[in-house]
Amino acid sequence: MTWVSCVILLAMKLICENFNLEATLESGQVFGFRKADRGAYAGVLEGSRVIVRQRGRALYFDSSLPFDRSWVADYFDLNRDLTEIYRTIRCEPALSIALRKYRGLRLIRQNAWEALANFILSSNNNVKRIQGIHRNLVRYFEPRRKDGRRGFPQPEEIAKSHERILRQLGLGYRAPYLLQAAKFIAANPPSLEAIREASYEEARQRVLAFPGIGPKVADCVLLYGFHKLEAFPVDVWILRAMRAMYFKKRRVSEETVHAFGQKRWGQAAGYVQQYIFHAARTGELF
DNA sequence: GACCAGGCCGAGC
DNA sequence: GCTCGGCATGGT
Repeated sequence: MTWVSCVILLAMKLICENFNLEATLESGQVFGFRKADRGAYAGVLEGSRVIVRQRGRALYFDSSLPFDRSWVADYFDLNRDLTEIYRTIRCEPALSIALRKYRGLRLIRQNAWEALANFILSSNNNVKRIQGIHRNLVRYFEPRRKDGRRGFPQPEEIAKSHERILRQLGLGYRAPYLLQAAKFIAANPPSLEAIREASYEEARQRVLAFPGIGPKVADCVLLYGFHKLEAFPVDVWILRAMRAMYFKKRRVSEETVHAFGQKRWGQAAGYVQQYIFHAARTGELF
């Protein structure tokens, strides 16, 4: 690692409508960004250090390696017209608070492997700890690279590691799950593209085949890693919120809520879920 | 010092 | 098919 590789060299400015960087990065969909000075966020994308900040309609994207403007816009899903999704949410009185508060929250198109790995780590865990484990993985594997690449370890790197190491990095009982997923993908690189090209249902079956991935994590992987917007992850927050809003606080299963969300919101389900989740977790709904 | 967290797995009915 | 205990660990 050279000193120069740590320095941000390239600056980009994008003008974007209807975008809320803070809500997007702090809504629990991505774990690799940390808050920096003056409302900026620092992270690593495609092996490059990046610093992102928003001033009104302007999105400033600084990086150590060059990026296409279209890649950045695509990453933040800036080309999507949110009008239709907002119309869907606006019909729901219970969700109007979330929409008003977090207008401009968008679903990021994350690296598929990183999303899969991070959501294996997420089970029975909290956002702060997931961020901590993510950071531990980066700090452990980064210095062991010869190419100076930054960021989250590739499947091959973890595959060559050991469960004992992963446990030391704080993964706990999730260590063997991540190790097995890494080994499988390292040995079958096209498997991720096969998931991307498959329908939601088929992709879900493929993701569910990984150890440590159940229905909830599978939906997170499909939504955040493969941008399949009909996915509707049901975690404890979504379950509580949906019970209160649509089931008169009755006891209902995750499966029932999952089917309800997908039927009610269709291709907008993933987006609606993100607004509910963020609002519920920040105490805006109740 | 409980309780909780973007749950999943395997055992026992 | 369903229920339930166990699983690591740090934050609150």
